[in-house]
Amino acid sequence: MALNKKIEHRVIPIKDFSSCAYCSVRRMCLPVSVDKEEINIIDDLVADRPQLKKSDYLFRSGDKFQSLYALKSGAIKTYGSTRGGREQITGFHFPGELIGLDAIGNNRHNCNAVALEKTVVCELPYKNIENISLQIPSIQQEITRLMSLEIRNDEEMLMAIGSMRAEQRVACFLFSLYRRLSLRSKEKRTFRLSMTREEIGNYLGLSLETVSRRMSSLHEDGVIDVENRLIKLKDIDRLQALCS
Amino acid sequence: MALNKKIEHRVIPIKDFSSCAYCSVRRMCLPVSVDKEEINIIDDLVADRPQLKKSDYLFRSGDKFQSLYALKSGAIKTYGSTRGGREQITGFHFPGELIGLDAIGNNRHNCNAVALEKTVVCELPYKNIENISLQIPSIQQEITRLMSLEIRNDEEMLMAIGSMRAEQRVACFLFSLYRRLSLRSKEKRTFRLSMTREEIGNYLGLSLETVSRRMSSLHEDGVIDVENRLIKLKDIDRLQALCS
DNA sequence: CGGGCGCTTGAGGCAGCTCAAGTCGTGTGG
DNA sequence: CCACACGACTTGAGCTGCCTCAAGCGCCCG
Repeated sequence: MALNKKIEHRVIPIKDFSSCAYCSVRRMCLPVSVDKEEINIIDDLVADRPQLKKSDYLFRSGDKFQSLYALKSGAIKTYGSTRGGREQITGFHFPGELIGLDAIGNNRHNCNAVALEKTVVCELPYKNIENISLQIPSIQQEITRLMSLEIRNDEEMLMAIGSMRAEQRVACFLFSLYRRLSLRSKEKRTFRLSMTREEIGNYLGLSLETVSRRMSSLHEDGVIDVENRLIKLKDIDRLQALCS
Repeated sequence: MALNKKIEHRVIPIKDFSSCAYCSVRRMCLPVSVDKEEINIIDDLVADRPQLKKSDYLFRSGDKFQSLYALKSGAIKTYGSTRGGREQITGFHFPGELIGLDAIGNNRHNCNAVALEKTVVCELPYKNIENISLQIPSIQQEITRLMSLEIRNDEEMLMAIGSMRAEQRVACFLFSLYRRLSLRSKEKRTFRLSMTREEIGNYLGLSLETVSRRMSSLHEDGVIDVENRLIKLKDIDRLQALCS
């Protein structure tokens, strides 16, 4: 404990590098025009930047809705429980993405959010957002835009899952990760999966064995390299073609 | 034509019964507190109330996004096209529901919306909504709430489709119709499907034959009565139980 | 009244599930 | 730092639920 304290003191910088101004995903998170004035306003929005370990919960289904969360680093999965007790994953979330939008409607979280690895999020109390929206309409517009995009995403996912064969689903999933992980910096043809085969299968409506088999066959076909959780996309065009 | 004109003249009332004040789905559509003042404001939001025949398009994928549409009567399906050219239905929409929310994000419609039967919608130009939101924050909150609910709906659907067997999906679909059609007035245990078996199958990720078979077996089990498109729910508890 | 579309029902095949066994990688405790 | 143990993953074999193909019925609309 004493040691921890010491380290904490050492790493707290003069400038607060946790501030939005230094955030690497700033452009994606709430990308209002980025002048210094507004960055400070957004910084004021942020109540806290909790650090989560793997398996820590950000919130649970049924919790009162208080805040949206912007993912700064790491990865989060959200899942609900069917009445049958089965756990169903509804989404994976990566840096720059906003979590909790589906809770605004009834003031209560409808899903559980849990960290898949060491993760930092920015907590944005919804009260603050509402207040500031009144002053800066562009913030509200941005929230609206993000929600709209989420609807679109979910609907694309719906289209995909209902009608695609297993290989297509897996290809689609990998391509989606590629697109989203590439947004925040340079193109990322190589990345580490933060979720298990079982979680992917759960999300895609496949068994973990089928996920494994289809990844193996994509490997054999030279579309990707797979080494445990490390994925390298070798032929992105072909991968994308498989998604249609 | 002459006849039509004559009838039109006859049915136009002194009071405008098409106004929101007389709308049967008013409570659901944009349910801000319903004093006379605000009803008039919402009425001003509405640019037009086009009547669609079966198979008429409300908008097409790629169209510039101008307006949201509130469904007054009838039924609408929305669908997208996969790159493979297949048509994939993303949703069915009923009176009181708002269509077009997924287009706000990129100012362009991402799906086609087509009437399944004679349908009346209220056209709400988004510019108007944005302007009025600045004066009446509750309108903006309401839009946000509706979007959030749509996200939640889509995610529930995702959970359903990925992991459910055919019979569960069909049961779930019928139960969803039951809930949504019952919202606007009294409970509706009997209703007419406005879509074909093929459209249901497309939406649920099943073949039309499987939809037909599973509806037959729900019939045999005494859960529902099926007579062509007329559905009567005989054992709602059991139907709901099948959804879990 | 006739034609066509929507629907039902049957038969056969295959994709993906389940069950099972074995390997590998990772994290933990000695 | 090493060894062990468990969880994650791969691969195989057999089974089953859903799809496809096909035929026939019936309702609705022209």
